Amino acid sequence: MNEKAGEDPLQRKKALLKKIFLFSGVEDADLEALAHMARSKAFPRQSVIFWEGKEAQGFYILVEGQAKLVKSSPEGKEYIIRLVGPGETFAEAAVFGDIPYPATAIAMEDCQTLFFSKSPFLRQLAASPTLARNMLATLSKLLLHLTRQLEDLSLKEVSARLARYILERCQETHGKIEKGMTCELPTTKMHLAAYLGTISETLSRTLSRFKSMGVIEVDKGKITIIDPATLQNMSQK
Amino acid sequence: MNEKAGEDPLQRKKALLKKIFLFSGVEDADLEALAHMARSKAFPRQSVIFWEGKEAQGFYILVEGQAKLVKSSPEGKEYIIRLVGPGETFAEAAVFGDIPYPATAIAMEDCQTLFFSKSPFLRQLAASPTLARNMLATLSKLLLHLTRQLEDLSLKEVSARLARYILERCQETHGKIEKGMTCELPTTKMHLAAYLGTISETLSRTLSRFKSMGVIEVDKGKITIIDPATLQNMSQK
DNA sequence: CGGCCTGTTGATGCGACTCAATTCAGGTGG
DNA sequence: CCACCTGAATTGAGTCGCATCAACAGGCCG
Repeated sequence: MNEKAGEDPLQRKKALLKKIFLFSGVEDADLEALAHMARSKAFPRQSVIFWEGKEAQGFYILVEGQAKLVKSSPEGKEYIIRLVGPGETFAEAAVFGDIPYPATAIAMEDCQTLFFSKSPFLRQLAASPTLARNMLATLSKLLLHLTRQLEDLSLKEVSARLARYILERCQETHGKIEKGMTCELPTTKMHLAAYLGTISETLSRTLSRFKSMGVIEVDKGKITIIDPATLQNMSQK
Repeated sequence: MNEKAGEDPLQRKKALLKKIFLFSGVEDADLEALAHMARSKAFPRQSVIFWEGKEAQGFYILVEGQAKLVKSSPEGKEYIIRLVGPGETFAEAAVFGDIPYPATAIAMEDCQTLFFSKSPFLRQLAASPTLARNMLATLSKLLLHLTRQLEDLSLKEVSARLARYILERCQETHGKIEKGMTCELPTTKMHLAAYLGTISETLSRTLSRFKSMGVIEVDKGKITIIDPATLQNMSQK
């Protein structure tokens, strides 16, 4: 907090940007320009960051908190396209090709974000091949993610999706999957259900079935893996 | 055929590239380089263009024919992520970020393609901001498409998905949606079923229900829209 | 304490997948 | 030209997964 980088808001932003994947390897001068155009925006818990269908004015980096990108049906049911954690960007895709935001973004907790307005960012993009390349890589990863989701929804049942989710979370946090490892669940189980394309009741039943089968332990939003092998097996359907 | 552009294979390729969205607005010199690196590849009906999970060596433009990008379950059920028509590119995303092909590509008819090898293309990309920008736009559109698919699969039922598909196809081919307009179906109804995330039996039933409700007419792989309003209504779920 | 939200558990119903039988269309060869 | 075959499309009956509806238990906070 008392470092020189901490005092100047511009330098603080710049330091922050450096840690974001999207900006890795970007020239210092470009980073400076980017830090300059980034605007801080805060969103309280439960507030809407942007609405689906609204004209895209820019994209965001989530600095702190947790957010969800959702599609919702007229009846009020919602599906979570993506959960966004600190350090991740979102709504990147909407910036290109003049398409409106394809989903609604909602802050699940109090959120701090950096906002990049569309046209200044596009200018910067044209100037920095590295940035363009990183953006392409980011979008590719997103595409991969959505492709997997589609696969899951179309040809796997809830138990398989849950199994895969647990394994992925574990892999993500520990880099490995072994007996006894634990992973965190999203804020509420309703959210996890919406993410898996189901409802809380079904998720609850599936979790307790897993428990009674002895493949996992559940305790307070944390899951401990007991039997990785069968979990792997179930995730393949 | 007798034009000067038609004789030289390189010039023919170049003329072809010009018509592709990905290369619109790209400088002539860059186009030349791109045409030079493009390799013609043909795939007979039913053959595999690439397998899911294989290391991505480049991407393709479909010049002629029709292809599908599929995910398949161990039991042999398949889901079509995307149908690819002439003039469209595919597997673009796999070129960035060192990810393997996320789905399998199969030629539904005899296909002519142009193949762009990864590293030469990446070099060209760094040299042409317009190309990079177009690629970003292309990926964005894909993301939008996948997002819609996810929404459909997670919160709509088959009839709504079918309704939306018909409307979209009509919009795409005529630019408008009006009573009496017709649109084409994919090669087989099995393919359409796999694309909608269902099976041929269910699709067949749904189609005949639509027919008996008087909202469409079906004739030989062609659908005529009779009642656009209720179709619209159903597509919203 | 009494409301509110989250989570669990049970009973029921509906949509869609499965399996099986039949018809239909296209292509082949005698 | 017709008999034949193969794959696609249709139709029916049965089953299953999961959403819905409803009741209830626990934790949190005003």
